[in-house]
Amino acid sequence: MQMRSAPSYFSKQIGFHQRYRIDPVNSIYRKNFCRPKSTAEAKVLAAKKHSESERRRRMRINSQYTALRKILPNLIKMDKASVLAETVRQVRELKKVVADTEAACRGSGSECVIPSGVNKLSLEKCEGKQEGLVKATFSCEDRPGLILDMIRELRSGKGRVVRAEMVTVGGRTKSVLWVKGLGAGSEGIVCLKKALNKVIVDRPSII
Amino acid sequence: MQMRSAPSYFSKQIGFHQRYRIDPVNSIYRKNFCRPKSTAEAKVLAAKKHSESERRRRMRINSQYTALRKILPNLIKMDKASVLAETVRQVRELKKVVADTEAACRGSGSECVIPSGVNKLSLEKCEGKQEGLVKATFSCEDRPGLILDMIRELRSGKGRVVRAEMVTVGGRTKSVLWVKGLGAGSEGIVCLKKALNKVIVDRPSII
DNA sequence: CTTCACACGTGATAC
DNA sequence: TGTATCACGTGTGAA
Repeated sequence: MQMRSAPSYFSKQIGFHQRYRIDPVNSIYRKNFCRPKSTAEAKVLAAKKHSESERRRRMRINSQYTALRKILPNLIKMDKASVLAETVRQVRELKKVVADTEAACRGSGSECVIPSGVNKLSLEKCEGKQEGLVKATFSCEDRPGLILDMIRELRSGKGRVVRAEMVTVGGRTKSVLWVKGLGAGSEGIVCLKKALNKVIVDRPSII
Repeated sequence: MQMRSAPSYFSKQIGFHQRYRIDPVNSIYRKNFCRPKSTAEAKVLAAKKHSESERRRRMRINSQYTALRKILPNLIKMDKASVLAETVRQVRELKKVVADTEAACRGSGSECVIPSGVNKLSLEKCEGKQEGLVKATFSCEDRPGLILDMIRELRSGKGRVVRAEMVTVGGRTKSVLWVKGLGAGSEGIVCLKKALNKVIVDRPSII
């Protein structure tokens, strides 16, 4: 009849029997060592505790509803179901806006645009007169100490950063570093790649 | 002006009595003009309708919960309160992402050229829709720890850097920072200016 | 009077 | 064991 997550009905019956079955050992123990402060009294006490706990739970949930009502624009109906429905709608919309922006910026030719939603690292030799100039691009989760880690790793190698661009948006960071002095061979680049990979830690993206 | 069906109850017991008490006037009326399907019967019918309506409402709300559980990544706890709390958090974050994205895109023309030979610091409010976006530009001697000092000073204020460009040439550095969240007044900007000035002048060059 | 939305207390149940 | 969450039916006021 109803679509429930079905913790099965027959187990209800079992619960019932278990609750009222007689456990002789336990009964004797209680008679002798516990103050049988009338069962009724104990029950009403437990009930009171239970109902108060439930009230706290309701308050916790409801406070989140009021938070949602505050931060969501264009709320017409304020009842719970409508608030949740509108929340779902706006979350989907916001995600789409972010994704579209990222996509649009990616093809725009500008070097440092919007951080990617997934962790990335790429290195590229710059052609032309700039001998030994390498461009390193990476996106990752922002965190306190990210730049410090980056600096430490960069110092461990032999290149030097002559230019840098960073964009941080919503906890994601994209950086572009131009590095000189890595040497002629590929050894320096491999080293730099390893170093930067250490900086990027794998955390799940929000988007 | 409307007819209240009953004054408020003082306890469940009263409610129970109220259900089965006899109201002579009402009884006579019903006997004569209504189908005399006993009051009790009518009430149990109404109760059933009520409870089913309530179940539909619960289902409506719960279906939105399952929707939220699906579209929200990084959900650790799945209970209602946690889902709502995480929803609030992520909605706030997404809104910030969208706002910062616009700010970062605005500053995506390359601003950073060659560091000046003398120490400089200038702050500038960005016009347009980007309320509270401030561009900070400064040149100074490069040194080990410059960025660390900068980060420390930036953390002491309340703004957040959404975009940064740095160029280092021959021991001189030029940086451009786009900062959001400084507040409406000039207080935040003054604070930022003081902080960055410390970075520029405080430390004597190591070399 | 009906409908709707909400809060409440309670029993079942999961850990 | 106690301590959570959850669904349920009900009382109640507002539209």
